[in-house]
Amino acid sequence: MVKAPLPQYLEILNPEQREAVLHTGNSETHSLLILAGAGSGKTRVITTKIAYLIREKGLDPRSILAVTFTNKAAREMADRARAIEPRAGDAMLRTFHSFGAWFLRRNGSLAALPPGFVIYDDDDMVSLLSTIMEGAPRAEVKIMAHGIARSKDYFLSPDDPELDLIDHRKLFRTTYARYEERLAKIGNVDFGDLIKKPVEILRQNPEVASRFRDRFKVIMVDEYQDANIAQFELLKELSGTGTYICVVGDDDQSIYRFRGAEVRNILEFPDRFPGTDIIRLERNYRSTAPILHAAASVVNHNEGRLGKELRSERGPGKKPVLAFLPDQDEEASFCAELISKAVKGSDSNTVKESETKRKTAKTESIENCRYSDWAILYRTNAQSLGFETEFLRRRIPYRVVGSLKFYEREEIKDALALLSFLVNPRDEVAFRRVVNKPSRGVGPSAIDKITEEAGISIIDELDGLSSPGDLAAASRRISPDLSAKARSGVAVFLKAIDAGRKALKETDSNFSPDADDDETGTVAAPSADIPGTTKKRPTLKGEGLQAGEGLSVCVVRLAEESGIAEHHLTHDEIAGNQRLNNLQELANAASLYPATMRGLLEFLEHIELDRSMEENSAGAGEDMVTLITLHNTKGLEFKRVIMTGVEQGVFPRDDKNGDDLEEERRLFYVGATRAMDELYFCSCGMRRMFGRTMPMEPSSFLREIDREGLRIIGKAPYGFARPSGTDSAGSPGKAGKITRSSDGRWQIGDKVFHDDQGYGTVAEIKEGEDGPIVKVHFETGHETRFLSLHQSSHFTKISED
DNA sequence: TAATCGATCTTTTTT
DNA sequence: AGATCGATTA
Repeated sequence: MVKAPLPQYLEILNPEQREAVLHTGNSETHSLLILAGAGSGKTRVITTKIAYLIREKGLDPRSILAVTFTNKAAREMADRARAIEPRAGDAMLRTFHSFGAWFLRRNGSLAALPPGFVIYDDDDMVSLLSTIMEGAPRAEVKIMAHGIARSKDYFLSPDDPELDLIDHRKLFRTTYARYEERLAKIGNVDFGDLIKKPVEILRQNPEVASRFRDRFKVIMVDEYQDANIAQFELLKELSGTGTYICVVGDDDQSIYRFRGAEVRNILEFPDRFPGTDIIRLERNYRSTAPILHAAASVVNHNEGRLGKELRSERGPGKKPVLAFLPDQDEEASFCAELISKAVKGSDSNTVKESETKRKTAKTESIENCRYSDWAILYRTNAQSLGFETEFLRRRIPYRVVGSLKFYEREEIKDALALLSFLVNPRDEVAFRRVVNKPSRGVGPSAIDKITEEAGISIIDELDGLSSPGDLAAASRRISPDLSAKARSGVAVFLKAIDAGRKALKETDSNFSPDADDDETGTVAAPSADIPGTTKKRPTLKGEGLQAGEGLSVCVVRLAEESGIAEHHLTHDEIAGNQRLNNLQELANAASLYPATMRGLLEFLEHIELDRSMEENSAGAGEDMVTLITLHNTKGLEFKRVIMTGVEQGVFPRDDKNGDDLEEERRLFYVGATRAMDELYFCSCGMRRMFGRTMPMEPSSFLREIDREGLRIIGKAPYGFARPSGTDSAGSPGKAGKITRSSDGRWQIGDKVFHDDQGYGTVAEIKEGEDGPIVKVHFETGHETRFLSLHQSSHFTKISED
């Protein structure tokens, strides 16, 4: 029926992409599942579809809701959609969590939330829990916090029978229940609540649900494989009979199971939303064929996939390189060397400090190599350190993505706690954090008296109190009963809070709950300087903090009156810290918000929901190498990628098996498919971990790639350079449980001695391709594994079991 | 009550 | 190696 030539923005799509964009459903079908392999242009499809719906189908932009998982993705989606169709700016494009927060700001009263609720992060969660689990070791509290977070991801309340699946202990259930009570009394929410509570509100209030169903005619979800159960429920509640739902995802890129992501969401989508059409995007425009081949070889070892075959549109290219290196220091210098050679070799004539103008690329490979073409990928954040020092030494410019240190700094968290308490005087977590900072004589006993006066620990006796839970009010009431020291300390704290409040304009204390708004839905915080990114910190003029515009006044007043500013001023000089400067940066960031209660709330919410300091003025355009965790690379691409630490125990971690191992494989797949032109793997023979140097074996994933698919450099460990094709027959299943090694040397229970590690016991024996692999538990708690055939000499047998 | 020293673990991955 | 927890001392 489409006779007229398509507009250009549709013309450039390939047939599958176009089909996905033009699909709008009919009376039978009103949902679409797009299975989009890595690099297949899925963002283009989503953004084009948004534009198409508005432009060609005449849809009101405000009736479109598109959710993603990261702020970066949300911003990119908004930018690209707007570029095609400006009106897309009025569509609601947000992360799931930011949508949840938006929803609760308006409808939170239906879940008994006060209008000024603040969002607790994982640390706050732990703090609150530790007041509930008094005396419990921190590790125990963290486990509990994790369990509660997971429960909310799975949409499980404390009284749900299925809670046993998360943690079957009675203690867990009761602790979760008490946590919820305390959180409710405080009047704040945690991350999980941002999804769970909206679902509950929608279920209990049909009129609200129908309002939302009327508003959003089209709902799209990006990276759907990362959705958890609660998010699925939210999607269901938001969609009525007339809602068109389009989800996009790739089951092979599901890497957040540990956080509650449920791959079944995407696998079972067609069943849950009957009348679903499925479109596959399998043309990869990003990587050369050999790169895709290596990536696919690994992920093909997984079971339980929808199945999908990526084809490279780019054709042949360089084989991925597998480099064997002695240790992590050599690894770092190998990477540094590789990068500098490539960069220096390319632009010997234009080595200017400023932005190297990209000459129009005639010859692809060597000609145009810049630092920013390169990315170093690693499994854990801790691994970035070695590269940072090496790059610093060699003057290689780099940026570390995602180590969100700024907001985790003590002084910043303190300042934020003061701000939170200002918003909500029932915020016990914030109160405990800062009431005695810097130390001014308010100890545990004083704090206990205050919380007791506020009625916090007594669940049912709030009635007699004028302002239940209000810790500021309680402090004032109980003040005479405190020791002189504590009394004056509390007074200072209260004075600081008061000063902070006075810095806010009186005007708007109203947060009209149900004003279903005229505001734009797109994530749009003030987007100037974000703290932590400023290259050269402005040296503070004179002494102390400088208040600027808007909300910064409030931040500065709080820091000054509380004594935190002065404390850091003196401490910075002694310890050579930057803490006062950091506080200044926080104040600078705050200056973008109005000095009102509402502005303060927005500021706090923005910080809670988007801590990434990425994609802003500093760093984005500069020519630097990217250092990044594998998880953080999702959605990104680089010309040249080095995947480091590809060793058993690091990647995959050695406590991984079954489903967890499959997730690690998908992570490998994600990492490898980031590369456009060149891909490198580094595997070290030894690695320093918690201070000790440990022998390492190459990652099992590397064996899952056929020998011809890789170019190996460096000294391969014995047994790695096997003849090709050996691994397919006995693939992963062969390693069964045995008690004695096939060479007869070792038996489970044998006592051994190792020169470095001391005494240990043989705990496990497996048959690998290179003979028996023996796992030893040492008395120190460490464990190691070694190849019986080649490494037995390091272990002396003490006794046979 | 606060600060300091030593011992004892620890380490995923993140909205 | 670094953080964190606990006990000891000022």
